[in-house]
Amino acid sequence: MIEKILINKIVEAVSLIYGQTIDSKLVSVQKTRKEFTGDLTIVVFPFLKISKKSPEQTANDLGAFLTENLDEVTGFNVIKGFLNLEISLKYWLDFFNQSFSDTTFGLVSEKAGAPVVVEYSSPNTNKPLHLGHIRNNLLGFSVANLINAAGKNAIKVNLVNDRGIHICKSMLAWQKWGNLESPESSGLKGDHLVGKYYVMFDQHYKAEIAQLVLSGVEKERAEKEAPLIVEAQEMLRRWEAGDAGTRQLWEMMNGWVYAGFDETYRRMGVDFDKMYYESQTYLLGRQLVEEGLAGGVLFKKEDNSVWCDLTGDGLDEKLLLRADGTSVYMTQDLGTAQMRADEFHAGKLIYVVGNEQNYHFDVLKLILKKLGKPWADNILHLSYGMVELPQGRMKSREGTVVDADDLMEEMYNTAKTTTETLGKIDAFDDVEKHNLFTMISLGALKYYILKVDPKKTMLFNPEESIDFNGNTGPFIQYTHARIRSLFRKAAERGLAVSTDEIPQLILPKEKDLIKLLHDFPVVVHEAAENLSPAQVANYVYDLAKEFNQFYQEVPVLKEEDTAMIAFRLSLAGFVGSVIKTSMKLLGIEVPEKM
RNA sequence: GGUCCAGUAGCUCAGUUGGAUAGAGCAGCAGCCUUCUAAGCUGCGGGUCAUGGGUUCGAGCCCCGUCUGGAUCACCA
Repeated sequence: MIEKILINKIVEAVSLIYGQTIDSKLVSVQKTRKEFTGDLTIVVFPFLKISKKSPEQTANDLGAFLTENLDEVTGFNVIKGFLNLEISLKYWLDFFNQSFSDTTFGLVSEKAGAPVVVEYSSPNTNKPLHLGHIRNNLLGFSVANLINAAGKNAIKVNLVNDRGIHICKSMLAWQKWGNLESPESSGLKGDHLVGKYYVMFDQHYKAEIAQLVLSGVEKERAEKEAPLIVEAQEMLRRWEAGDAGTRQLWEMMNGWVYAGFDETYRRMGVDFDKMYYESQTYLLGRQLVEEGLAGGVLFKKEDNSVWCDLTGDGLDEKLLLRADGTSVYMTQDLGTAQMRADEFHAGKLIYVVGNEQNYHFDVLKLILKKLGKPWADNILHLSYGMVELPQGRMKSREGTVVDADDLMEEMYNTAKTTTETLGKIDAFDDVEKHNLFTMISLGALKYYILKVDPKKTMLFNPEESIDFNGNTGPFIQYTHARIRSLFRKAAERGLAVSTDEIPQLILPKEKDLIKLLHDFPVVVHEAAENLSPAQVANYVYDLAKEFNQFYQEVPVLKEEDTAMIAFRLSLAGFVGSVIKTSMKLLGIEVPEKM
């Protein structure tokens, strides 16, 4: 890695020339900006106090030293305090030769260290997945890929919220008004069917409240006493008591939902190594609470409810067990965290959860610390921003929720129309066409969402998301297809990729590409470190754009010199391979032809 | 009200240990296909980096204040 070599040499140079040892962190190596000559630039301002010379003089001293003592540095120029270094062509070409045919370039294959548990998706079983879940799923899946790529073992887990009052609402509504409707009888996807009854419950419930308010009952009281909600609560009690009929209904309806979720996950291309169900974990955590109580970390109020006092940390008191002994969300999360720490001996526990739950995770970590869990610091909340629509937040009440299945279907149709209009794949059979439309539509959707920094609130503009030009997934897929096309043509003409004869001189565009490819391993590493697929997305876009410029102005197969053809072909192949790897990390497939 | 997060071109976004004249895409305008896939490429216009101070040789980035927007502060999850 040339950057490391330069940093070490600069430290050495400062020591030899100015007689002082400096921290290598003072040395910043960055890419030389396009308008100047050189490949890499070192900023010398930090050394001025030591050199006691002008920026220009200092830069000249160091530049001369590097040129003298490093084969990789063939020349330099100085502008103000910036030392622009020219790196030898040999260095770039050696790198190229070593890596161009390596299809795992940028990936760390040997696993090291403790595994990393990534929880994502975490749906409720009372309604279908929507746009917000899509961001969650894509982020979780891609982050797990990045962690694997960086040499750690990622374990993908999903904690399904399959119990609680909200589930009972759908169950009750189905019981009352469902007429035994099933996915089979209605043709509705299971999760959508159950979601329909959840909405239905809400409508009837609201009507009841309105009725009560009309008859003179206060609104607050009406909300608590409406027959439907009382009945739902009663159902939850029966569920917790293990009532056979209730459990049977619950299992049947959840089964419908799971079948629906499975289909959505499969279509989206995400998966899990392990599923957890809240119905099995909601009782966990009580033992931790007991221990905390015994250890004096938690306290009990007169009504027997158990709390954690966080006022010393600037937060409030947090309830952990209700007066009747039942547990809350936090109690369960304490338990599942312990379980995962034990089960996987995880080095990190990552939770992909929206930033609306920041407070929850602050509290979770704090309580675990108070309970004396040293691994509490391993908990990492990947707190991603909300997805908004042009008209603002999604609101189920106003029917502006974008359904995941509908969205993927619309994208598919758009991809189909656009592709057919362009008319490049008339020779494809139906299966090939279907695969391509799927690839393009998902590529567009996934890239659109993943290119934005996870932490930021993002805007989902339906019109923009189906645009396949510019900074989009299909643009990158297209670039890959172009490269593959070059290879097909080359094969037809009997041309081979070979680097037996590496040119002594390459074009600036070619060098730009090689330099960009050289960055890839660092990009993957940093993206994994920052849990940010967006960094890979932005990189691969730059790479595709750079390649298209090269493709436009430099002949590959039309070149006369056969050695040059071979070189350019292998360069294109390298780019294609890195595009494919990058996209794979994002969970996006790339086509051979489009 | 307390806490936290955000504010960069008309719109969507990059800009990650502070470095040179702040970059892309979309939208607009003007060009490039009998020649390797035009889902592409080239050019033009477009900025008080919300705002006022501060630290620094140097600030979109760090610190403080203000304004605007959002999230959260449940015996919901």
